[in-house]
Amino acid sequence: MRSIADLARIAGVSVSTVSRALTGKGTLNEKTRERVRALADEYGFRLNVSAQNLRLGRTGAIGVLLPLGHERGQHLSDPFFSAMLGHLADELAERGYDLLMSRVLPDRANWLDDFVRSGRTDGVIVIGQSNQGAVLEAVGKTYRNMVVWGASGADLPYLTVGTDNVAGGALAARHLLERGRRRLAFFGNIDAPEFVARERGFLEALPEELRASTEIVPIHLTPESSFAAASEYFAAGNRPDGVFAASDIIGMSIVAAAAEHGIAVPEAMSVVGFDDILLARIATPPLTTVRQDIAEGARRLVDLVLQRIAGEDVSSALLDPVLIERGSS
Amino acid sequence: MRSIADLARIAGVSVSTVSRALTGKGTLNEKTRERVRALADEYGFRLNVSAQNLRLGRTGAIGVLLPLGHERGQHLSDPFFSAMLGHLADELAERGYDLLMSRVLPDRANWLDDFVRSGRTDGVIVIGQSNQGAVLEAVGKTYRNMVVWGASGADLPYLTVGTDNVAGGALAARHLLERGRRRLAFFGNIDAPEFVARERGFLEALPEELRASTEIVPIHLTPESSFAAASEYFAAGNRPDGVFAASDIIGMSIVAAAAEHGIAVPEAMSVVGFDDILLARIATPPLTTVRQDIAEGARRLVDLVLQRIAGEDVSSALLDPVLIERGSS
DNA sequence: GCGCCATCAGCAATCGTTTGCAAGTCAAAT
DNA sequence: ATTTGACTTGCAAACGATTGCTGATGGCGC
Repeated sequence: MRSIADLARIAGVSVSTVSRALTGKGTLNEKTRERVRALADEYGFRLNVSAQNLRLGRTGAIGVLLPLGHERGQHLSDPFFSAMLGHLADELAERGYDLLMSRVLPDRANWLDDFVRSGRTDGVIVIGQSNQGAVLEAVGKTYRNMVVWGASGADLPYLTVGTDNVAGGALAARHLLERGRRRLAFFGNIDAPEFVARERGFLEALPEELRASTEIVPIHLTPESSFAAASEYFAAGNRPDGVFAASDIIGMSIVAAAAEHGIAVPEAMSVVGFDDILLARIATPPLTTVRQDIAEGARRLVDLVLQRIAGEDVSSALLDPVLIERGSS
Repeated sequence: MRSIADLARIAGVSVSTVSRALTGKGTLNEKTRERVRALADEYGFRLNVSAQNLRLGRTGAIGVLLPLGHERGQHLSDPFFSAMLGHLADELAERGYDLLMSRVLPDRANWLDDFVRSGRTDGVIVIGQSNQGAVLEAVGKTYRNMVVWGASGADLPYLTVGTDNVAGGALAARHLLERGRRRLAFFGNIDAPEFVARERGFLEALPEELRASTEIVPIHLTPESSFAAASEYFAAGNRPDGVFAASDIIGMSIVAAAAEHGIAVPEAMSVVGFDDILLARIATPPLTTVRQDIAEGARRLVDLVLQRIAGEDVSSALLDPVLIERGSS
């Protein structure tokens, strides 16, 4: 009982009839349809997806790519990514698509091109621009079914979905100012466009004199390296009273490093993160942060890529961030 | 330039020749092979994976299933899962397999059977038994290419890979005893076999009189709910001086809840977690925990499922846990 | 009783590969 | 000159589904 032909033999009908019965396409006598379906159930028969896809010229799967531009092997450690992944899985499943996941170490310049041209998926969702802007642009010019989570650009040749990072940075800035903080610092990765936009929004929202005095501390995205960087920063005697971290993980690392240097949070220093991962709530102290609506983001990503596949034309989406005040500021 | 036939025409050879040139299988004049390959590169031609898979009777993909037995929609929030996922992705990619990810809400009893029989993947890795023991057993009896991350059972009809949870629990117990702790408590989910085993190992390693006095606090796996449970527990006036948490996330929640109730960690209470997720290191205080070797686990999972697919016979694997001492105890 | 039309189901081509078999070529051995 | 064998390559049949076209069947009206 491997193929449609076997079932056809058992049912005493032709393969076309079985196909029509099972897919519901075409016209068929309701009685025959029922009979074939019952038989299929009885024998536990399922259509072969590969064959179906071959015939239909599609794959029924969407690729989700996580470029690990900066941190070899550890990007997924940020719960932001897994939350996004989870929502994408749900969203795609709901629409009948499989999710093909691939972590890529973009050491070869054509990692994306290779993936796209392998034809394993009908479309691609890239989570994060990382430092792969050039690659994305190159592929985006010729390949249409791609949507990227990250910063939207003036006229990027590919679709993006992302939080308004500039606005998010501004939220953080205004919050720290309201708290009376004046010795400010920004901790973040400076390769990735998302983070650059957060930094820009933060700086732009500050009065001019503070803008100049605000320190920018470059950081990598793994917990260890951001902890190390923060620790070093404090060890060098720096004592900001307000810190904006480009992600919650960075924010939590800063809090931990501050504790080691006897800096009380929030009394002596306010920390604001970005993302609002679930753990932000159970951090000690709970982390004030700029929330991204990941569920909505996932929904939009899937919407856009499927619409592109369907040939509709669509445009990039920008989501509004919200400031969540908690104990760390 | 869609198919092998087009390329064959351009190269002036037959389709079989192109196939042999590109796949490297069969015997072919080295010069022709080179020529065809060069042409393929020039035109950016790639074999169609669906067709290839159909012909070869495989899919080239392994399904990774995350059953969300207890906590609808939030299981992936535990960084343990994403770390595992990341390692699986790497391991599978290295061996030329795609990773088809699926989060399942096991509300229908036949979620696993359906997936397996859809034929979308050559094998299945299930991460965590959750409360789906019965379903796993049922499918394991007839479907061979399945490996489950979790607790190994006496004679389960399916392969498992997992940490020796009983030993892990014992490590935690001995550590707390060494620290002089005597008023003990265990926080953990009691549905999932992994957690039950941790609890059992913990209790068995205690002297009899403590075993009876140790409290078992049932908990769910999301950060919020474990925080709430811990908070409630402390609010009721309970003041253990040593706590073993069934996961790092639970451990961190306990620390956070303790802080709210003015319980100093580690001075007044030691907390030991389980997993050693990356964040354990940057928690405040850094979390003492029982480390699971996730990378090794992923490697074994992939090994086993591929060996099963190849028809070899193999047996379940048990990994050794290690206690990592940090600031919380 | 005949023709017409609607409905239903089968035939066979097709999607893009792989691969057993056989045919062709060419050089060496007889 | 013929046989032998090694090497290369092509032919065509799969893999398991979908679907346009066509033919069969039966009901109905005249």
